[in-house]
Amino acid sequence: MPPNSRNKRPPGVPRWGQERRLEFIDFRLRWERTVNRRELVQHFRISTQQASADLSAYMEIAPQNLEYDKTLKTYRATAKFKPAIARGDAQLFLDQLEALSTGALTPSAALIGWRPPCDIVRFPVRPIETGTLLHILWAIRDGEELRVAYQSMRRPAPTLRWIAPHALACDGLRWHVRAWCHENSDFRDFVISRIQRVQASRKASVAGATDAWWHTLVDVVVTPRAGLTAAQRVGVELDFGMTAGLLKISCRKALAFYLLRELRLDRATDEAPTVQPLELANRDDFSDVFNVAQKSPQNIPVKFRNKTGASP
Amino acid sequence: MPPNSRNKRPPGVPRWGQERRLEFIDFRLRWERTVNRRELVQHFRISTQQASADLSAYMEIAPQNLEYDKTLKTYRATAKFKPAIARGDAQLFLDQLEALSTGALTPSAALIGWRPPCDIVRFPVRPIETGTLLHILWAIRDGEELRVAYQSMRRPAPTLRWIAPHALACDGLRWHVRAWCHENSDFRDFVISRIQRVQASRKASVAGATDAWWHTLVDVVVTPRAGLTAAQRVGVELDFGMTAGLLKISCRKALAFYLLRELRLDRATDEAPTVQPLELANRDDFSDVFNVAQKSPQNIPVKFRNKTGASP
DNA sequence: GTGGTACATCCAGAAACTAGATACATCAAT
DNA sequence: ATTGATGTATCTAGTTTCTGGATGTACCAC
Repeated sequence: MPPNSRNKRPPGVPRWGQERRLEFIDFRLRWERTVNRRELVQHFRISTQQASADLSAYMEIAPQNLEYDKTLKTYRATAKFKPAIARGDAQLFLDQLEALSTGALTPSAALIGWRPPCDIVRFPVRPIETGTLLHILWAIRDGEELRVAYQSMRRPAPTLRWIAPHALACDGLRWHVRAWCHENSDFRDFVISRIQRVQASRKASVAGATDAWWHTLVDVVVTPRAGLTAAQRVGVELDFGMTAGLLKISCRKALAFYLLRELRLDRATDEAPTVQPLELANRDDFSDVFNVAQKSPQNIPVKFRNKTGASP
Repeated sequence: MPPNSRNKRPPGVPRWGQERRLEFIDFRLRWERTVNRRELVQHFRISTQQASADLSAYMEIAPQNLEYDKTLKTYRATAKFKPAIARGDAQLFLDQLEALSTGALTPSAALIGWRPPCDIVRFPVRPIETGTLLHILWAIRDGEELRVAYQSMRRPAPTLRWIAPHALACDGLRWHVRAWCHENSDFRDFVISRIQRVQASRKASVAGATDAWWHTLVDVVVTPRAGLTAAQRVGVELDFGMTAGLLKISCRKALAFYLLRELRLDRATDEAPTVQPLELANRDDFSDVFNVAQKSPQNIPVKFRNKTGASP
């Protein structure tokens, strides 16, 4: 008869709600240099008393982080402010900013208060149907395969096929689902927004573990291109964080083509080195990748011309 | 002596914490079809009693949404589940997934429980210094200009200049700050990761409102390219959500070049229509955009050759 | 000065939450 | 078939958190 310890909550740790409020204070101090009691009251819909208490609690944790400015009637981060709840760098802030601009995140769920004028260039794509994504997720989780109507680029109307999804991937522009295709008897990527309907599902007959290209990692090695001035080389090396004039990016073989496309290394260029400053050092490692990309039904087929001119 | 009503919290609305927990239940039911009491206990560090109470509360709000499966020992979404707290579509889920993969979001802050195998191709860039971004944000908010050491692509070492930032922008690959440049006496974009240091600040002398290209909207009009088969045309039109064979994307003039670059319309192509299926219908509207992009110090200069062969 | 605002704090009471106990159903192992 | 483990619900008592109401202070604008 051990006392029923399953009902208890972990001791010592502050409550979840209070932790969120302290995090809020910390975040605002860091990014906006100020916090108000009023901001707490509005964001969390608590009373002013509670907000005062939270500010006191934060001051106990990190007394050197803030001071009350009686003139501005607000708390200000001091010069020696150090994030106390931490979590998050510039990228997190920008991600939240992006999510707020697109409406993916509501102001009540975000920590950002003041937002700078901001705009984001997005590749225009058909949006993904929520229902479609749900079916795909459940299929991956439960080991099912789906009968989908897929709008390929080759045909005017969608065609039906069975696919056995096992992973999601984003190529930088669109989200894909990696799946075994029963029509073609191979693993390939399907652009999720091109899936028009999910018609049926059944137990999957192919395991994702057998998708060799997905589980193989390859290195994409890029260097500054020949023909750049010394100064330009340095600029390129800094810009991409190269070491010794080389940048090695590890990448799933199944996704290598997308990475190369994003780097604009998917096709040979006849442009000046200043236009395309990068060069693929190990292009030979990717001949099969380019070959597959050419005939893949969901990619726009790519006519690849490499330096030696070998191309069908 | 009006009773002190400023201390009260808004009546009627549930507390913030409880709302978050109901949202959690709703989200999990929608995306994973199941919720456990245990998941609530672990995520919010509450007692099992409270978790039971929350599940009861959710059942009062949306009784037809869930039922307890005694065999699986879990709550399951019913067939007629309808999100009750709503907020969020497929894109939100994918955004959270991406944030989780990159570590921008911690599992304790996200609502996603089970994650599919997932990978994301990212353009390799130098990360942004948090301190740099902070200075830029504060400068925008407080109307200051900054003395920055900027690593341009043209020179091997960073150069100092005064800039007056007024907005942020993401071009799809990198984050920029839009600012008046005192060295060149014009508004232009600076890649934030290329800002090495912020040395000083002072009151800004140029207002962001005078940045004409930022505040001018232009339409980028794209069509399927000539040379595609009828079937391919349909595919392209569907893929980009075109209406009547046209897609009009409204865009700040200052960002138009990036959009065109993302669409790979920034340079004329000699490739087959299947490689680049899009065509810019109003290319003439962008001659000045391309001209500026050519000599902009922070972009890799672009040698633009348009259809009529006009190029310096 | 006077009034308004944003903060802090005290106290009593309400609401939320926890602790401990009991009960029930299911399943897996003995 | 019994037993134990697990996951759930619910009851009561007690604690913690939070609110409501009141009071006080500092600052600013008028």
